[in-house]
Amino acid sequence: MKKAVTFWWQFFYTFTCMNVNIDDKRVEKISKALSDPYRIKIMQAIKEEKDWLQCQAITQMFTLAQSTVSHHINQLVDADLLHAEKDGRHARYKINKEVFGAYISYLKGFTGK
Amino acid sequence: MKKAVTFWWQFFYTFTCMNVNIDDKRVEKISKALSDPYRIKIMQAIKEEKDWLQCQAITQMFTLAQSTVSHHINQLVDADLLHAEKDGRHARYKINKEVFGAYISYLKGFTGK
DNA sequence: ATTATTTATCGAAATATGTCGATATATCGA
DNA sequence: TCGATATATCGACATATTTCGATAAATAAT
Repeated sequence: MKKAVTFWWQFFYTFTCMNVNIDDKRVEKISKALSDPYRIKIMQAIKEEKDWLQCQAITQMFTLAQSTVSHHINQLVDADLLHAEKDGRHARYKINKEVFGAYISYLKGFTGK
Repeated sequence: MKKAVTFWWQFFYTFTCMNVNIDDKRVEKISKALSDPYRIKIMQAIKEEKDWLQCQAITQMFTLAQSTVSHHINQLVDADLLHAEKDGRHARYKINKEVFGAYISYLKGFTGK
């Protein structure tokens, strides 16, 4: 029975962690990126989109200076939580599910297993 | 068979937000608590323990002033990531798996589903 | 070409956080 | 009781982060 548990754990682990490995510094950076109300709202907005979300749309969400929004987006991109794509003068983002999955896997280690 | 039941229960419990509900402010606070290298190491040390970890032991882990370590532990307790218990003049901590599970559930919402 | 639009970058100011030493508080032991 | 130990709290300082306005860079539209 122990063996079965191990098997299914590894099965699940493989499909959540998806090859991405994160170290403590990465965890710290990701956590910091998620520790701001505006950045959390940005992540939520991007989550709602089926695919990419335009930078423009994010800027219009808040009553913040454009440079401030740019700074917040940068933090999320630097933490690898967002994929960034440029199309002409436009920029768009979507969630990096691999890194997110790796972060979640890491945190799961704290809940016991 | 009991073991399998336990396993699947924990599986289900961890990845669904059963009792604990967290809002954006809570997510922000938890993320902030996890965005410091010392606090991450504290969490790791507590994770390694089967049960509670003494405050004393945490203080001895680093070359930080005792007041600084106390401040870090407080951040983790305030974010509800740690259960705190006092025993005479000693304090000990263990991971609040419910809140952690809720945080993980929240993050899982970002990975699509 | 020129102008407008979108995003990025810079420097400065305000706020928040991490860190320490000193000290308070509470508890245990002799 | 008195002294030692464990933890919490306070004030001060250094560093980091957020925010803005100004401006640069790149691209699209006229």
